[in-house]
Amino acid sequence: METNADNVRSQMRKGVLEYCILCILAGHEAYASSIIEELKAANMIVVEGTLYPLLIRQKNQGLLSYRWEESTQGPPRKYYCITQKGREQLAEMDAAWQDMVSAIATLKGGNVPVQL
Amino acid sequence: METNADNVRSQMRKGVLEYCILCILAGHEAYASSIIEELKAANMIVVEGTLYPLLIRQKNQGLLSYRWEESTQGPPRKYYCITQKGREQLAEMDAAWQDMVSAIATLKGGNVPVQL
DNA sequence: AATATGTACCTTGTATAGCAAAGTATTAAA
DNA sequence: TTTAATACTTTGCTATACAAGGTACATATT
Repeated sequence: METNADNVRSQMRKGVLEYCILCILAGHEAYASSIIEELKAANMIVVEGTLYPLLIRQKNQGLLSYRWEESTQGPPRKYYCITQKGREQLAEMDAAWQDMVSAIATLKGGNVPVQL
Repeated sequence: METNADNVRSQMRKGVLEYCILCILAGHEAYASSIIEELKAANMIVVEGTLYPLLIRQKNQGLLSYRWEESTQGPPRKYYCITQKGREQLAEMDAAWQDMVSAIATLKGGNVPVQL
């Protein structure tokens, strides 16, 4: 069963996930399952059906690249890493994120009606 | 022409707008055009085609109510105000927003790979 | 050898949010 | 009467997340 709180979080996350992926990969390489674990550790739950298409989209945009690597316990893993173009996109997203945080702070703080 | 920065901001805003509307209306009544002005003042640009359906959605969910009021300069205005249910939803969204801000902070800070 | 389990990657169909563009209605000024 | 300004509304499109299911590989179990 999906609670209202789940839904609220899901809706609020739209578009921000792409930013999260770049944040993670800016720090280190990772493969899909490990990215999900890392997001889960940050209380940002994501399912596979969301993440895989997102990674493919970002790869096709030139923001990410990947390499295959054998695993000692299971099938090979697709390790993604951020590209130069990805870092540029990340910089834009950092700015956009800061703007949004500021905007919310402004709206929360300023309870003064606009005079028209 | 739409720049990449515009698109980045647009995508990152998905789902957060609903929260912004409740934040604004928690402070004071407002009608659509004045809400757009207020969002613009907070650097959160929104167009009519986005806002009107959103207000109608939130009204249908019982989060908002409205009343008509004559204007001295133009057609009558639909003044929206937040309901009790809307305030409860706002409280949930406050929590979800804080969670998301924390999650991003965690992802930005923690550049330690997950060990699997 | 055959089967089951765990890990990892991928695809399809659906719901929904935001946006561009166009439309309707009211008021007042030229 | 026409034009402009203000305000509300609708339609069609694109993109994002999700639920659900599928494929492939490696290892352990029978």
